[in-house]
Amino acid sequence: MEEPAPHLLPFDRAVLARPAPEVAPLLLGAQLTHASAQGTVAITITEVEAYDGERDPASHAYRGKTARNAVMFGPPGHLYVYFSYGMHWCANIVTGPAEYASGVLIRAGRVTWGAPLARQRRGMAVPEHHLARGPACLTQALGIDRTHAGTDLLGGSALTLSPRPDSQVVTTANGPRVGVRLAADVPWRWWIAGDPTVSSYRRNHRASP
DNA sequence: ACGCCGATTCTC
DNA sequence: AGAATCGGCGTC
Repeated sequence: MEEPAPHLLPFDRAVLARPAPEVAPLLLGAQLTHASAQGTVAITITEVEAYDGERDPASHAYRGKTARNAVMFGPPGHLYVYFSYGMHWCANIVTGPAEYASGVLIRAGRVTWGAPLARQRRGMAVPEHHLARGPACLTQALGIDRTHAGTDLLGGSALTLSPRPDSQVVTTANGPRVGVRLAADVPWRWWIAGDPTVSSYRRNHRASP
């Protein structure tokens, strides 16, 4: 007998309409689920970074609205997907009110459903806690790419964001964001303390000392 | 039109 | 420390 699919309760859009640095830690422990034709993969979010609109030098929205970052200027709860280094996809949850271009990069997660499919996508030799460790590994494990750009995560689509269960307690830590050259010391990365699925910190090699 | 470089990852 | 690999964005 097949087990039931993960319970899906949409995240509160009013919460996501708050500023990215406020929303980011609230997303730790939340669940992101992708139900595709291949099957369903779900993760518990363990690491995030906030990017706070046109005022944030590290944000893709720093120099204003373009075709690439347009989704970030839209309403909260949608998915901003961007292509990185010619080979990787990374996913952000748009936050803040419409026209305020902020978002939270989902950097890592623990696979809680569909591990066999996630491993098929990531490579059979990849250890369990590395299946969604790092933003590009996470999208690969979940099967997220350009076709999911702009998806409403609260709108009953294949991609769904569910809140952290009230019973689940998480201890968070925070520090500077990974790999950014500008604003390299702003501590807008949050993670679940001690969790092995969290990626490792690397400072941008060109960031000011 | 041209060139640099990145919210990365993997290997040496 | 360096490669892979390409689209976006600034500059000429």
